[in-house]
Amino acid sequence: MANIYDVAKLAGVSPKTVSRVLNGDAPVAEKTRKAVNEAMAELEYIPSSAARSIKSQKSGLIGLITGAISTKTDQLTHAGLPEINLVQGAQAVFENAGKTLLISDTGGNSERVPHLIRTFRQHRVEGLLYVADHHKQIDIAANTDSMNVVLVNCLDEKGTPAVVPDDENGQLALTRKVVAAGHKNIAYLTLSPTQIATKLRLDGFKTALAEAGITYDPSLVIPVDLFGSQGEHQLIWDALDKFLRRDTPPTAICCGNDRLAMAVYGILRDRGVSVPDQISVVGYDDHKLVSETLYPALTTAELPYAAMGARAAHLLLNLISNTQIPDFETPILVNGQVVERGSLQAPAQNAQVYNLNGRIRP
Amino acid sequence: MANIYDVAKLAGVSPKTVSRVLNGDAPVAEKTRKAVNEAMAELEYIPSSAARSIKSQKSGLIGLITGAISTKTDQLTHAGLPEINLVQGAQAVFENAGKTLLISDTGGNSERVPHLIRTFRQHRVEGLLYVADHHKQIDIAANTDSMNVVLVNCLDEKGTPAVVPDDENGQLALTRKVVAAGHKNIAYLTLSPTQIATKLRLDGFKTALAEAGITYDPSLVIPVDLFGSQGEHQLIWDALDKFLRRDTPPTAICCGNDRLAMAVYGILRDRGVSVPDQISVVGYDDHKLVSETLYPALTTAELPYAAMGARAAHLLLNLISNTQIPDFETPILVNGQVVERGSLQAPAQNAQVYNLNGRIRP
DNA sequence: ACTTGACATGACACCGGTGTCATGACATTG
DNA sequence: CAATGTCATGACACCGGTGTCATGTCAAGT
Repeated sequence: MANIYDVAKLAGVSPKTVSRVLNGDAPVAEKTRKAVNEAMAELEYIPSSAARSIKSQKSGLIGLITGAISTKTDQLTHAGLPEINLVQGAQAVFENAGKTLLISDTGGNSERVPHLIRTFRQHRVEGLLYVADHHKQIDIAANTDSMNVVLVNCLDEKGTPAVVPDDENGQLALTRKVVAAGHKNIAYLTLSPTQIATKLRLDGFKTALAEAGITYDPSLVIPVDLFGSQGEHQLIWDALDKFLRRDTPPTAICCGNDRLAMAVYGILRDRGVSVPDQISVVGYDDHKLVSETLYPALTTAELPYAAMGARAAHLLLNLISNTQIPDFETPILVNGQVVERGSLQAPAQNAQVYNLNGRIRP
Repeated sequence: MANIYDVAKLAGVSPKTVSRVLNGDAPVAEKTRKAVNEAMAELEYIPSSAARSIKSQKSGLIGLITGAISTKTDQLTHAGLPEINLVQGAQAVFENAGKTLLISDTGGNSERVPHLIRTFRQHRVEGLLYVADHHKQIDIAANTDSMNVVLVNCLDEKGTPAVVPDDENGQLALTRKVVAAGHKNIAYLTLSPTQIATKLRLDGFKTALAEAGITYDPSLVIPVDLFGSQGEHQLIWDALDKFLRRDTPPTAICCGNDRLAMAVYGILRDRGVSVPDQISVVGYDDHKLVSETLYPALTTAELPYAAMGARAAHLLLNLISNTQIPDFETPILVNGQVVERGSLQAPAQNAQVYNLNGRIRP
């Protein structure tokens, strides 16, 4: 591959002049510029960013770590949205800023993080994005002092700058829509109580009820998420069964994510309950594969992964350029839209009584 | 950040000796090694790969381009599996080989490819992985001569090395399972006929029928995939309606992907048809979010994205190390497993007659 | 005509590593 | 004891760019 000396020789100028043409940082005579450009084209010259970066101390590289700290297999990955949306959101911003993204995946093994970070350091990344597969608390088990780090979809105790979804407001806005549709008796199948999102969303849920003067009934809230493993279907079935057997069954069901909503659709149909005529269902995530394909299409709150990626990228770029560190006591919350689709409608006028002979398939 | 001279000075040796300790390419006295290691630890020294690569001409970087050449918006992305599995599969292999992955996304705009490749060239990537979002024919509109390139999930006319899913064998193996379960009257809701996979899979489908002595009936094969857009539900409904109205309705339905299977579940349930008691359903992709959550869980053929990513990575590493170029007249086909779950069972003993008053929701 | 300044360009060192070759210390061998 | 070989280490150039400073040319100003 040709270098700047080859170009200089062919164009009959000094390497420094070629450099000036490349960077446009000093005046070059039109005639000279043309000769240099022709020589570069002729030799298919492309400058080496490695050589540039040793002098400038700027690599133009950003590191990104995904898949970290799932202790088990990759079950979790399937539960929610794929992080690819996050990566794409961030990548677009970096691309625009002339940065290139280095990507590494822990494969669910957090012990590899220090090694990945060391590799990034060798490449002299200007910053690091640390992406979790769902909203959680983490601890980067590696030395990242003196590095610009932004956490995405997670938090740590050290107060590292972080970008997370605004779960509370998301569920609040979503539940408001449910209330606005006329529902007063709303059930909620939540994710695991161990997840940060679960508590936040429940707060939003309660707030929306309180605003509407609806009394919060804890017996209408049941955690069911087992990340798609064996007993989950049974768990959801039991929860729905409880709801349907009530004297006044709920007219709407909120689900912790779109996947749960999909399971709920199936079970309600099995039991002859019509969505949304008899019961409205809403999800969370706006995982389009699910939300747009289910019939009726699913009303759901967007988990704004692309926006979070972009926000985190901007934040990181700021950290890199501004030496001054803004205040990050609290993480940055990114709001998602509520997407209204057919699964939410006004409750039936007459109280519904359900046929309770539904059965579980073995 | 400390450099090799700082370390040398602190350890009281020459930079070259530090280099030797780092690389272990020449004997160093134990005492000296210890002093150097202590100095490195003290200064938190991490060697610069940029400085290394200008001398060695080896960057240790691999470029990866995703999201290319969807002319429309990102609709397609939602239709199938997310490419993240591909990226992870490849990344694990590269990581193991000491390579680091540079990632770029076209955002669906193929015009940006030349620019992305130029950026990769500046970083002197040793090879390039070009990942498509589904099995298709492409043309990298950029100069990649003299580069090691492997196409993943796509093909071009120039005979660039490529890794694609073995769609024909996948559908063959899947259909064999359907046949083996006792089905003789099998319908097939295919993806768009414009997709390469559709023809290949149909060939596999036909082969499986022929093996079992079942006559292929073209009226049982209907393309329905509109990538989740508006009219799709109606299209699937119509196709299923045709099937159900037949004198001898099919006892099993193959779907072009898991998303379509999800839609089919919903429509069959609406019309009171039980899966799998009355009709078995199988999908394609093994998109676990769908296949494991649907009830009954979906029998489907795996689209082996992770394996393809790994295979492509190995192939690329070979291209990089072996100067000799093996023969790649035909693309490498990667086989996926058939995953059997509850949605496939033996057909009912008695011929089914369906209630045809099913209706479409507005 | 001489000074001054703007403009265009080149020489050279330097960034942080590594390959090549030379050198010095010491042990082995005849 | 001198010759030879091995081992450990250092001096130096080089990789491919760019920052700094010097130099040469030419036109405008006095």
